[in-house]
Amino acid sequence: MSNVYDPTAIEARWQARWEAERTFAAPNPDGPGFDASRPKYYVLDMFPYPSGSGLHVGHAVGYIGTDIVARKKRMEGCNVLHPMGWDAFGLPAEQYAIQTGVHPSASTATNTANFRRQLKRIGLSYDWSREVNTSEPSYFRWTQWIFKRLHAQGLAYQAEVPVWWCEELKTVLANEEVINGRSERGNYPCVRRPLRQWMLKITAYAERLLADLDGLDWPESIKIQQREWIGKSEGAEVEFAVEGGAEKLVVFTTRPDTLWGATFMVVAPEHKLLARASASQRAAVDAYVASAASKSELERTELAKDKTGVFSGLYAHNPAFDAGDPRGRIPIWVADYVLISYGTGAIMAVPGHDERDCAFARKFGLEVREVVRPPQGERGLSEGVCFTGDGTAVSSGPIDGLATSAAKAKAIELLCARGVGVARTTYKLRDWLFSRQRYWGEPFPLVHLADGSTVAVDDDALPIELPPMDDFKPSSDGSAPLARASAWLRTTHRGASARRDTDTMPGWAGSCWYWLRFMDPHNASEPWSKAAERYWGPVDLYVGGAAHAVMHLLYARFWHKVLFDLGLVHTKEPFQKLFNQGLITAFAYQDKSGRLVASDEVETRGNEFVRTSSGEPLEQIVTKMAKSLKNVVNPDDVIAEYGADTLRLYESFMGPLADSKPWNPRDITGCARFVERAWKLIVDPDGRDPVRPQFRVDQGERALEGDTLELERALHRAIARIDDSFKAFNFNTSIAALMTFVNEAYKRQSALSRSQAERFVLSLAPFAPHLAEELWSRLGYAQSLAHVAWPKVRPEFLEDDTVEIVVQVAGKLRGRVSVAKTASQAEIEAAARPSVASWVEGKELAKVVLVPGRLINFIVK
RNA sequence: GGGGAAGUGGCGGAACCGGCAGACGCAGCGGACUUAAAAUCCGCAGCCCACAAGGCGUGAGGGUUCGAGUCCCUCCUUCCCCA
Repeated sequence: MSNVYDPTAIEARWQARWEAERTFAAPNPDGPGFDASRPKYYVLDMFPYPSGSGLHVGHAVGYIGTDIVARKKRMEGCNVLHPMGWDAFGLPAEQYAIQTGVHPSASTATNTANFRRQLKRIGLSYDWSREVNTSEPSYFRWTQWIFKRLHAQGLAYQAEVPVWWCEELKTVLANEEVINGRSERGNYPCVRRPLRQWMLKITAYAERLLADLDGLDWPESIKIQQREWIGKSEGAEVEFAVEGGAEKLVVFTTRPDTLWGATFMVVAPEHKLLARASASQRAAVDAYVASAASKSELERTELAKDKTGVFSGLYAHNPAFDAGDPRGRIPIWVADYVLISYGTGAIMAVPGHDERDCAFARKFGLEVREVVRPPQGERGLSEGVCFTGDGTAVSSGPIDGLATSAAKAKAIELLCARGVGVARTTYKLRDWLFSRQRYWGEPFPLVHLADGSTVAVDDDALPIELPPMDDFKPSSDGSAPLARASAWLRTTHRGASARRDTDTMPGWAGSCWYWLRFMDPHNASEPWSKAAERYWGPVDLYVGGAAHAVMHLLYARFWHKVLFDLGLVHTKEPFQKLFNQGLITAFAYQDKSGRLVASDEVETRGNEFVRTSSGEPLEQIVTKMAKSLKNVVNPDDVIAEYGADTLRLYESFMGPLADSKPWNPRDITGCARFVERAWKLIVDPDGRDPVRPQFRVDQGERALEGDTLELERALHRAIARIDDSFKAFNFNTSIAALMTFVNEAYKRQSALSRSQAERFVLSLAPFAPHLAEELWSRLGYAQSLAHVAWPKVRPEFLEDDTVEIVVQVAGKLRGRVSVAKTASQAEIEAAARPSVASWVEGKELAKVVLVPGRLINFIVK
């Protein structure tokens, strides 16, 4: 047996053993080996989209974090569910197929194999028997099955919604494929055009999605973002009669108290009322509508931008005034700062008390009326300032003199009484556009019948698989590629001929329930068993990037709540605790023109960075790791050079898991040295025994005194710091504590006992598992340490007999004294005085502040 | 435009409830070992000042306090996300 530390051999050996012995397999309640006496712990990573470029060290940092948690929880006696899988449907694979001809299922298989290999090399303790892949029929069968339930609940419907259409490319484009109204590919003009799409009625769950956030152990920042996104606002819906027609213009306002100040109305360019625009304004309105169609919502709502708009020639009547009162006759304009998709697509404009209305009124010379007087000391309309806060109602007839909140209530009351308004709560959240005219996604489990109806297929017809195709391009008429799979398209439903729906679900679909499938991944008769869900749910810890703060987490919560209502899950929320890992950034290099230079073409000369080939000076910048920035670090390379344990330690040692932090290859050596030192603490590299003689079993334990007692204290301090680091996931302090212990142990090598060596190895295990397993086995244990009890901290070893007290005079550090832990204030004062005599001399002592165990402060005048 | 996070040595970071700022590591310097170098081991190390004494120090400015990296106000900068 060689006693030289050889990470390549050690890591391969332990990874093979873990796999062969199914060390991390988590039995379900009905499975063999299940121990009901242990508490459960479900720790989940946001599963990756298996991209062609593979995993980089930035992805790995979160996985290493959850692995550390999973491993410690196992040692603490929990049944740990720690699975991994693939979010494998999506646009990139399809785009790649269009470019290269490689079928998405083929590239997905290649990519997942590569990801799996990379993750295994890092030594992550996943239960690989639970691996799932959202693009496999055995998985998406159940995605379709759940969609059927949503459909049956009336939560899925079809609607005409505006989507980006590129005439040049003859295709529908996703939001992210359109930049400034032009296609990302080819830079062709795009317009928003209504197309029939599947929608999910997430708005029906808005209130619960908002309210249930309160009970979750999530970062406050994420909760804020979700609340913001849901955007609850309370106000009133008000009807305005339109002159010369029977239909009403309905608007929503959060400020019904300002109704008396509504001097005009604005409708969105898509509003159907515009069909009635007056003959004289017809041409202007049509031209305006056409130009608005090419703008994104961002451009349209940009506050800084100049407001644009056109008068429609129509007038409405403000219901605050009696019929015939000239103050109630107000013009209707069309402007693109009003969005058809938000609210009713029309607003009452109160230029005195709304910034955007004010800007619009000033530009087009419309009337501005003050109806809210600001509180004392604040500037209002009379000072030329648009006041949008709360104040007192004025020039508003029946609500004059009321404070804003009372004025709102009274205004709603009046509107209700007259039958022209009603109290109303609205949400910014909109229904979820759930269909794509693309190939690589879940087909809808729906068929269209000859009578024009659309029905769900029977459960036993699931899964609806994708037809094999070679050409995935969207069709020139905007229809999906599946519409060309004519054989696939024609089917029967309960004997009648039927036509399949040709849309596919969006990339988010598969990730809306995967944590449930992990609980029971091979169930062929249901998506998961009740027993499995009741045992494992909810996820105890969910870790992923803050990038998914809103979309994924909101969609996933929505599906979970629907499943809860159907009695399919027993918790209202899927993820009890959420944690966001920070971004790993990296150095990138730019030449004078700002062009990026790949890191491997750069060398360091003193403090300068130059291009190796030309010697041209370069600037070092720090940015996120991305292929396009040529600064991606592949974990395979780090493992090849240092081993997986060093990689894991460095990723953890860089800083708190939540922080964004720069990858610096120079720093890795510190962790590599630590691993080597830890090894040599237990193993004599020049010897022949598996461990140093002092750790042999027959050597017996030594008494806890002298250096051995000091080491005992050092060990307890280290383990206490490690335990503490799991609260905030700042494992950097764990590693520092382990390093400190090793440094202490080197100074007192001969005093280190076998028991201490064992506990050190166990405390190292979550962070550097291969090294720990190897040392554990050398210490004579045949079994893996994965389920061995985590060492306990005993408080009596955390304190010394004496404490060092800092002595301050007037808050400034002037000395320090060592006193017994049990010393009284008088004793400490007496001990401290001599060390600061010269500072206190001749001055009047005003006060003495004592912080027990820490400091004493003499306040002098 | 909206939202979020963060500013501490040359670098990554530490500092629990307001109590020794800079743990641990990198880079640096010195020593031991070595024919020599590397590796390893042991030390030193915030800045100013010739040293000491002392002073100054947590993005900037102000406040609260015996005492502020930490709490409160104003401002600046950087990063991330959404539309």
